[in-house]
Amino acid sequence: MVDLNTPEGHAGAMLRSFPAKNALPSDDGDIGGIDQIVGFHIRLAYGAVYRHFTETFSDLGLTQKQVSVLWLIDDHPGIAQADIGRRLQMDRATVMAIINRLQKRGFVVRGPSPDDRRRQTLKLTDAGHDGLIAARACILEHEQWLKNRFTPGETAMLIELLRRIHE
Amino acid sequence: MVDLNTPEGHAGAMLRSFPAKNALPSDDGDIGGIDQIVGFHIRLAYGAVYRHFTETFSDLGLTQKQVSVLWLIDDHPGIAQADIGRRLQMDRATVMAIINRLQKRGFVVRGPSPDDRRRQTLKLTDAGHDGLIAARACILEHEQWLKNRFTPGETAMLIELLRRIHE
DNA sequence: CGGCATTGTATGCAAAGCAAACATTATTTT
DNA sequence: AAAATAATGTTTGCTTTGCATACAATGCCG
Repeated sequence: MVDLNTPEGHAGAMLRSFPAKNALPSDDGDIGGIDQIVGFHIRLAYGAVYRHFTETFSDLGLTQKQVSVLWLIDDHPGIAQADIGRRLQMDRATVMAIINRLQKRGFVVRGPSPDDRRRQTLKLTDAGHDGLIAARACILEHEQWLKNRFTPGETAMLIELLRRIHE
Repeated sequence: MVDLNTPEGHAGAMLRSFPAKNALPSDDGDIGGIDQIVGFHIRLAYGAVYRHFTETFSDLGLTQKQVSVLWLIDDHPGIAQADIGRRLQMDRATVMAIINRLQKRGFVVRGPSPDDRRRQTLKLTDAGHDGLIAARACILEHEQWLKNRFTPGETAMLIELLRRIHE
């Protein structure tokens, strides 16, 4: 699903829109080559996405990670925490914290695993299912906001390039 | 600029390499359309970049934000916190926290502003300058790790697409 | 002058990430 | 079979970030 993380910050839009009076000493129009740095743009883009996500989901009170995890559990009932960590690239302790929050809200339940007593099976409750359904609508809206700036071809290209980074 | 976080594991590679015994109930090979979602890939990519950054910078003990801010102050000595917030898209309170940490480490100093008594001018100390120099080397290495997977044309394309998201 | 915006500041809280340590259970090696 | 490893969940603690809120001082504008 989607993601979520919390993050950080952004920089983009006002990079060169300074009022004259606040002009900086060495405001030569470039930020020291900072905008040739891919990592810089990834972070800003991530931050922008993060913020919009948070806004879109402020009513539901769900974070990116939480929605991601709900989605994953819905797709794979009985999945274990360790699997979630692997799929979403999160630490075991981090997954714990997220599951705990979701459990506290009554969205997921933990149960025993039939074949491996180390594992816990995770399932959505009815409330969790309802939450996810509501979340999916928000995700579509959020995704639309994001995709609006690209042609279908560009979207495919972007996904392909990003995939090379995380795969 | 750059980023950091620390890492974890990666998930990408093992998305479909589950041992038979741990096969998930509905492991149909796709993650519920999740990988058609741009936001999902941005977050995973961000996480991967963040982790690599943190690794690369573990010796220096600097975070993405901290390096970004150092860089910005070095480029614009006398810049104010509010300006940093605007450029890097961070809340004033968040900038405060970052500057406080940098100041505590003796990397930056606050001073009065000649023309606006509400503002504080920020400057790097010698230690801060040295830290930034060391950081720049790490950034190059980190950036190289990132760019290795792309041709120059792809890199330019990626930056262009990402820019549309945060600008 | 009076209202409004800007700036820095302080507090407090939530989410996430990580590390380190444990206990239990599985798996592999010897 | 016994011993060493690995996997899993769990807890605790600490850090960084993000944001809301509130306040005081200062600047700007009508």
